Amino acid sequence: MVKRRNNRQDAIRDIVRAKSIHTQRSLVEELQSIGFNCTQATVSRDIADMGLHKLSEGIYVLAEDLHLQHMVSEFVTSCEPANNLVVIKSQPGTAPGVAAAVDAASLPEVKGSVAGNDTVLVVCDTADGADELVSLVNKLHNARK
Amino acid sequence: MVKRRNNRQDAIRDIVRAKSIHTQRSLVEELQSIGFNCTQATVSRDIADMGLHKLSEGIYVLAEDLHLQHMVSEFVTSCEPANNLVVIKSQPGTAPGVAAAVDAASLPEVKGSVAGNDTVLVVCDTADGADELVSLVNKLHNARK
DNA sequence: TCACGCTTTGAATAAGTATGCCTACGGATT
DNA sequence: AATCCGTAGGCATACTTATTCAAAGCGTGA
Repeated sequence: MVKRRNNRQDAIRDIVRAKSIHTQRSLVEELQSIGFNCTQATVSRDIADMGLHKLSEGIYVLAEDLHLQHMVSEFVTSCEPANNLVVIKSQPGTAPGVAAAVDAASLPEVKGSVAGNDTVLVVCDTADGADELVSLVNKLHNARK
Repeated sequence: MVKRRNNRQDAIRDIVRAKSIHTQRSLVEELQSIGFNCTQATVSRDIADMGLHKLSEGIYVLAEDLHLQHMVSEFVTSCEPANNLVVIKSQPGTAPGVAAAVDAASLPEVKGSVAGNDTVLVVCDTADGADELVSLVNKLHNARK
């Protein structure tokens, strides 16, 4: 029984990172489409357990990604892929902090990063991985708060 | 008519900075206690207009204070008054950013600030002003997200 | 196996917020 | 002054999320 719960919460983690989830009801639908039968009440409790946060734009973000979200929304000015690298430009002096936040999120596709003064170079495993990172950063970037 | 609306929104600004408002209903009560008769629906629309945000802890914060909130919750480690000064300690290298955020909030009690590497010195008008700033910073500090 | 306790869940409902609809007020135009 | 137009605001209600209560599942010790 504990297993079902953990599996479901793992699934929630994947879903919210992959898609922009706006309501608990839509999250329930996503879960049901992959075989997890549950209700909004359960999802509400999962969200509380996992520390998911709903940004003011209405999308849910993992607690682990919140720090990254703050750094990105406050400091990052641009984010571009270059093959399996990602070049992140940020306000002067903030690059080390941004790089630390990227590292701290421990995304599976990220191998490591180097920070200058206003630029972070992130090394991803593949070009696809780099694209994933870019889309995550952009999602977080547009989400003020 | 426009005037009533603007006055009310100014009042809301003052109230949410002075108190920790958790619900629109309580905000309506505060407003009514100072002579603004209105309903939750109106307050809901005011909040949307003004760009007020509700943090996950449930308190409302002005849009102008959001950047400060982010900086404080991410970087500040302590905040102490010293007569009419406030000493803010923050993570290494982040003090200039924190100082800039304090300045940007343009709080009436703040006269100016100096930033070192990990310490910000804020000059307030009076000791009471310093206390106000400290309580604001602490309010924002505890409010993750 | 049975009884007991702890955790998880769903159904119903409460709490909080947003919105559709309608009315009223104020200003502009004639 | 009469009419029209646009904004503001109240009422009722929809929508979203949290919580209460009861029931069911699973493990543990006797």
